Amino acid sequence: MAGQHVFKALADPTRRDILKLLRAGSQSAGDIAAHFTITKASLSHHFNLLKHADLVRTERRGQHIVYSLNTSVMEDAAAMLMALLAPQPEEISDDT
Amino acid sequence: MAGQHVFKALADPTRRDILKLLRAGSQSAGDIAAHFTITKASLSHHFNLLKHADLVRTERRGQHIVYSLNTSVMEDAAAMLMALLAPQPEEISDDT
DNA sequence: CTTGTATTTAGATATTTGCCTAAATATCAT
DNA sequence: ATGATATTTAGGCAAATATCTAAATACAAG
Repeated sequence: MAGQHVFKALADPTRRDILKLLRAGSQSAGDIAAHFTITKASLSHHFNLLKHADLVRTERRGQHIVYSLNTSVMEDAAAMLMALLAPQPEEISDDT
Repeated sequence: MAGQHVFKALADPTRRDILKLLRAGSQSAGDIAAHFTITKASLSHHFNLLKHADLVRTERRGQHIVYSLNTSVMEDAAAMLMALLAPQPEEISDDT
């Protein structure tokens, strides 16, 4: 599970900031955009990567699209990091 | 602490594989290189990023340079991930 | 069904990244 | 010092990434 996409997604500061925002609760794309200076189009691109990594989920609510954290994947990622430093348990395969 | 450099460093599969190798114990650049198909020059570049992120430490031993894991920074990174999903404790500042 | 608001997609550009080859540096052994 | 081995640095190129503007899509409201 998890893997390359998650780490790539986490590598960008803007995307980590988006995740931080979502800790406080779900927000629409527009609400999130209000916190950044880059265009909504650029943010939409970041949303896509986060979705691809399954770090966030979306739900349409009228004209808005509401983003929310997928905490389990974040937990998995943290676990993978910890696994990365345990004396090889049994060759964990992180789909490179 | 930790921050941007760590996440960037972890974003690459080759670098994560290097870290996995080092779980088993310190190894020289050459020993590590034996596990990869890319050139030693390319690996050296990856070593640099890992060092910059403080994920690995180096020690010269004769003509060899021995790399070892800096586990505390990995732990910090995992902790930052977990922090990323806790309901904002008090606005953690991850030097973007 | 036309207009307005929210969001995404498309296409272009600049920067960054990962890889290579060739050359440089460092240490060891003679 | 000379030559051999280990590693890094420099320079260049192709692919990936982050950003933008402009256009397209989705929904809601008249």
